[in-house]
Amino acid sequence: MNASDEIRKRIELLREEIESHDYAYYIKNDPVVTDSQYDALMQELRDLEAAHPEIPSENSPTQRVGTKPDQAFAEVRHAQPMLSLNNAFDQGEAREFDRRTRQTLEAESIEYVVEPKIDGLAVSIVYENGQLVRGATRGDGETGEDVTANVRTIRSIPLRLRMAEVPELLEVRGEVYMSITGFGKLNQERKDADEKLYVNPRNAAAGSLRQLDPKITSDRPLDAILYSIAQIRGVELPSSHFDQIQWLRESGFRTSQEIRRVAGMEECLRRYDELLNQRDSLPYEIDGVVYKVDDLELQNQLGFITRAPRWAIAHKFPAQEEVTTVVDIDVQIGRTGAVTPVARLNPVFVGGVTVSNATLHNEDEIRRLDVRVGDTVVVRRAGDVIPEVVSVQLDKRPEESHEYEMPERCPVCDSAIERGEDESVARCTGKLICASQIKEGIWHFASRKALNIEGLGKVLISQLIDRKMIQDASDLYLLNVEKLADLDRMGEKSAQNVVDEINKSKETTLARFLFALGISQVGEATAVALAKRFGTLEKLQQADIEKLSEVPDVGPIVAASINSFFAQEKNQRIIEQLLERGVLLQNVDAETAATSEGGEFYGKTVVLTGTLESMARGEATTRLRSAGASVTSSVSRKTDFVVVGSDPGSKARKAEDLGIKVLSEQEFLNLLDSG
DNA sequence: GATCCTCGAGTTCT
DNA sequence: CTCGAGGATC
Repeated sequence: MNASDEIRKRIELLREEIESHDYAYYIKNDPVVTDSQYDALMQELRDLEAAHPEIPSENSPTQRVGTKPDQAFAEVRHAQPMLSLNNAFDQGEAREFDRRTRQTLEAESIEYVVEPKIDGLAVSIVYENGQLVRGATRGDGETGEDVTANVRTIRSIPLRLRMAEVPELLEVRGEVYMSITGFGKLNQERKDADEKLYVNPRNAAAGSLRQLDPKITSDRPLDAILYSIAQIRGVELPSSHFDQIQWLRESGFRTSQEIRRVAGMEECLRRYDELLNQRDSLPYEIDGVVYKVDDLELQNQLGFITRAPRWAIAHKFPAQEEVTTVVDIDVQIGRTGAVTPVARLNPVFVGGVTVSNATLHNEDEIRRLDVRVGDTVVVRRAGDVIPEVVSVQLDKRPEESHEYEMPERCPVCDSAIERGEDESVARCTGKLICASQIKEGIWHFASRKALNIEGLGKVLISQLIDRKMIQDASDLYLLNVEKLADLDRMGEKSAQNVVDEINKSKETTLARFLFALGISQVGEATAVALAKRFGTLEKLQQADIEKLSEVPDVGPIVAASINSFFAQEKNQRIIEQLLERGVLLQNVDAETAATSEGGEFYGKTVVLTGTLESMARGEATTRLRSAGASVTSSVSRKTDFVVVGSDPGSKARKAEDLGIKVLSEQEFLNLLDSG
């Protein structure tokens, strides 16, 4: 044996020893050597590798931090799509999932695997012949980003597989996350360095994994827990999910300590309660618990609905609630005069964002909660999005509080505020003079589904009204660059853009125009129906209540509202001016034109949910309508198709419950094209 | 008259 | 997305 062979052997020995120490330290949490002993081994290996560059060192423990990639992350197409999970928000929904599953499988009881749902980022890691070759983010599920260099820096992810039988190909999936203590330390460092703080561990983990420089990622306290095997070649795997996780653990991967195999849904729910109670003592954040059918053969039988497996469900923890105080209660006046009370809160961090406002909807809601200025309240984000006040902590109420009273006069225009007998909303009666109603009305006029004037936002409209540069929507068409450039935060360039956009909006459809006018009770759908029925503005204006009621979905109340709108002199004048100043209506809308019969969507009712990759929701709606479909917003028995994009809402499950045909984006596009 | 289905309107934060 | 309410249907 020559010297070089001896060095090779020594290097290999050192690598294996370091790998086994890494395993003991990062995965078992049971180090067998001291830090300084470990450092000594590492130093010796580094020295030897440096002295013998001819010996390949790829995937050596010294090579966790590679070099910076020259450019942003490349796209990676997943061999198997990375699915999302359907959610259950309460026990009833979880039991319903179990019932469906048992029904499909014709089984009395099902074995499930229960595991915590870590709030991190899903990743895919690929090993070829035992060597880590790629790490990728989930992305949209089909295509993710190549983050190999950064994944390599995570110490609990092995660079080489240490097992007796090495598979030719192995793709594992799991969650990359930042521990709560790691997150705390990182933010402390950032605070000391005067850098921007991360708002939560999830964002910190995402930010760290998407660093262009792996050196930075390497310093971040990232960790990973693996929870599934997506592909394997060359090794026979056990036939249950739980046993596969055991196999992963034995193969040197970090898996969840909390994972359990249980019999039946009631056991799942018991485990859910346990984890909910332990939630705050776990080292990482979890937002729920996942139930998976254990037997892989049964999983196969169950299959998938578009982007989610039918054999698993995420049972979410209740929305996080936080306590804060009510600084004030204001009211907002909407375009219809609706008076909406809003609680101004001491900013509070809840469910991942800082919340400082929460709507109180209406007077009844305030009475129900009995919210008062100065109160201590519990706040949460309903459906994880819109903040709401859940309850008031009466024991913390200051002594001198008094019940909230709705203002009797509009804070903007001082007109009386009135509330109809059986109505839940109160309204400002200053329809013609209220600056807030006028501003909101113009904003509606310019909004995307109306005349779509980009760049004409609330701030700009507010200035235009306050400076009396415009009185109503028709005056927009008298604006020019010189006038606009005078305003705050407006240069010549942006002024020109706004003018261009305003000019562009002149050419529009009758349906959009009707919607833009803001006739009470006439929204997008009714506007389309009216345009279709009457064809021209003149005919619509001349129609009496009886004629109007012939339109589908228009009854006496809506008809009266339309009739009275056109009867008002002010509205007549605005319409006249709009037309004089260049607004041009295509009388037969592309959106409403009847189309070739016989396409797949002709005469069908379609609902869209989630985000489509290939087109905006509005475009999908237009294309469906021109294919003769009616596009609605809620799923019912009358719905024919539900098109499911990524991150779908509750509609996807409702469709499944009602047994309605669900289309993936691809299926949807195919059907559109074939029509 | 009850029930189901849709539409309209309003809302938060990044 | 959710609530409330108007319209359609039985």
